[in-house]
Amino acid sequence: MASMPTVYDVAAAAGVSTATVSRYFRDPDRVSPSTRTSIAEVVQSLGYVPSGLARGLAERQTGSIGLYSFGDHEADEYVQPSPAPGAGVEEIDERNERVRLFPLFADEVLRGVELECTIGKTPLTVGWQGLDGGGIALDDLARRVDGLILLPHVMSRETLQLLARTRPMVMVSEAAIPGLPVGSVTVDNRAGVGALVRHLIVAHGHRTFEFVGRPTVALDYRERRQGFEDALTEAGISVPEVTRVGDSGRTGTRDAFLHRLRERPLPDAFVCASDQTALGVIEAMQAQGIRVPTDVAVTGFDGIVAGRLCTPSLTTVRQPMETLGRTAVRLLSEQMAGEGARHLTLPVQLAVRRSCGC
Amino acid sequence: MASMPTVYDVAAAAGVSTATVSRYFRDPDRVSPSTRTSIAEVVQSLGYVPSGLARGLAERQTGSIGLYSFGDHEADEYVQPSPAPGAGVEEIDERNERVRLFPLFADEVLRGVELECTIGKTPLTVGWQGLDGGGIALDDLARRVDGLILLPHVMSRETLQLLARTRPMVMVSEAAIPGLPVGSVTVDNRAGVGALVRHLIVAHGHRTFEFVGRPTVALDYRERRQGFEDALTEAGISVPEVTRVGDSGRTGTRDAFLHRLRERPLPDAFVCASDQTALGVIEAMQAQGIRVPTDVAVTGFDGIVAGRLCTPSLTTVRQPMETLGRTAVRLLSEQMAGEGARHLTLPVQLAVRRSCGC
DNA sequence: ATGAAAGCGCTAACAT
DNA sequence: ATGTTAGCGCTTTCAT
Repeated sequence: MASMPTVYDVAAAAGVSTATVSRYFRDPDRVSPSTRTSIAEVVQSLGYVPSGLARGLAERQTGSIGLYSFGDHEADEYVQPSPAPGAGVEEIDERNERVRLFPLFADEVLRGVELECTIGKTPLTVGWQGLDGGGIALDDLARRVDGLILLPHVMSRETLQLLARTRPMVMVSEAAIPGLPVGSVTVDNRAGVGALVRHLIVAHGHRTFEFVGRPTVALDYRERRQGFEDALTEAGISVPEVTRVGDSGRTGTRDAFLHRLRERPLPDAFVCASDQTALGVIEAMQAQGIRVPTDVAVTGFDGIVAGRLCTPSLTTVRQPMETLGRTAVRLLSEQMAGEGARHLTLPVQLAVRRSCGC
Repeated sequence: MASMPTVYDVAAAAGVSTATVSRYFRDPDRVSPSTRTSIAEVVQSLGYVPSGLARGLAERQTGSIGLYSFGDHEADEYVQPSPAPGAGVEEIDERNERVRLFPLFADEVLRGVELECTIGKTPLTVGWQGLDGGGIALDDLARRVDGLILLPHVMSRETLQLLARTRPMVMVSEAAIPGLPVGSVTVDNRAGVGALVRHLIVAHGHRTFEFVGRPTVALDYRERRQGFEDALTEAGISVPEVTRVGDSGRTGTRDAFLHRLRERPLPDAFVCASDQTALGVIEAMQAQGIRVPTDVAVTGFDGIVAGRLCTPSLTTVRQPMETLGRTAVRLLSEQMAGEGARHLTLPVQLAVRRSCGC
């Protein structure tokens, strides 16, 4: 690359000062038509593009907002099947492929963020935290942007506190942190699971349930489990132990679940904390010859696309993921405009498909 | 927001020089343990985060790469259905919903780019060009990054030329531009359509075909059409006129197509230039009571998710979209490392589903 | 309408 | 191990 020309180069070549070149880009009307054209020529011939870095430094802002997401894509199940190079055009039958886990929650939220950024003409800087310590650090992203949207993450409260002091932030699907001026958008997890459980009871007459998930301190897990317990209690059904599963997505779930299957008889329904967990559960049972939903119902939570592509399709609670993203951007804009941090809870929908027996 | 503390503030409070503070962040080992802790304390209490802008300016690079994409999301069909706030948990039946156009080509490519960025620990700055002149300008994105990946766009050759002089760029699904040091990744469009047409001939015995698309100068359109014509010629079938459709995605296609339906009898098969076009065609025909694939076969090109969710599911040529994105990042990295611009063509797969009659 | 010059916050020689 | 200081490329008063 030819080393980048600067304002000085342009100014010199055009026989004007750097101030005039700067004006040419920021407010052309303040430059006389004749100098305007001569600067334009120089810009073309030099291939000059103003440095966003220097501009931002002088303006004291980057002009970009940040999204901190997670990159959970090592496993095959996240990767799009791709043909080997060289051969002709291979014919494939997707019914024999494993359902790919894309797009997931984070991808749909990103979509919403993207939408608002397009409208607001704001470039978005995305940083992904890898599972294994890969990806970039939150700080690294934070210093590049004027405001941050955080997807649920394991991150220290100190880091959060440090960053929240100097820049607007909005969390998606995380509980508001008392004392920190950080906005948040969540969904009504409890109501969602409640509606789901009532559907299983009322429409299918189920009486025995098991909640399956990876116990964490995360808001969504806690609330969904609470919704499960409340709904059962309300129906006069006793609350069973949680069936714990591993954390590495579908595979981990499947292995942990095979163990569970050997221990106790099946309930009427497995209510899973997420769609990904439910997909693992279904896979584990199909591997054992147990039929879903004939032998047992299985439900999820989230509304990811894979839940529609799998067999049987997954009855679940659908979050307005895209709206979560859009709302996060709006709340962030408010905060960047000096308004206070707000906390919003969005409604969910019950998506009745096959895995519940419907 | 408390106005941001700077290195000077930290240095002063810790009783050291700014150079030491800088070293503390960039190479802690070069700072003695005792000063290290005292700096750490000051950083915490001040809430100091280094400015990426100033750092980048001094280092002469942003440390981020850019993706210029398109934001084609005004229409309903791109938006995730979302519940009205306030009500309880609404129950939905997705079979009555229109298939949402997400994720599309650009989203899958983004996914691939994302994957490589996570591995490379590189933040990604994305800019979207809106359809109606919304979104951000390519220049705006360009000045913020060290290298650019371009999705297919309408953009002036001058802009491209200007930018390509000073920074590495890679185009996805666009023809290499002679004389410009811009890398590119494409897929084998001709082979893909060829395989598709042969499938229709061999497996289904079809003899009359029509190519449906929006004629443009874009590489993908030209190559796909060429593949269509070559395959027919090879089979001794005469090549018909192209059926032209509008440009606004599914809706535009449908309207243009209704017009077509009134004019001539149906062929055995409509070979569409893209999945989105095919979805519009199917919708138009279903609106007329024409059955797919019973009355006529319809095929697409791309392999977007909506093609699997629609009824009948869409027989199509699947591009390795994620791999396109990953490859683009790799080529860009090469160029940023000083290597030359390369041009790669990736293979495609034939995804046989229902809409061809299988 | 244009110019001169002082920052913006950090890094990286070069010194000590 | 730490400090001094000259940039990095742009914006923006304040003059003219």
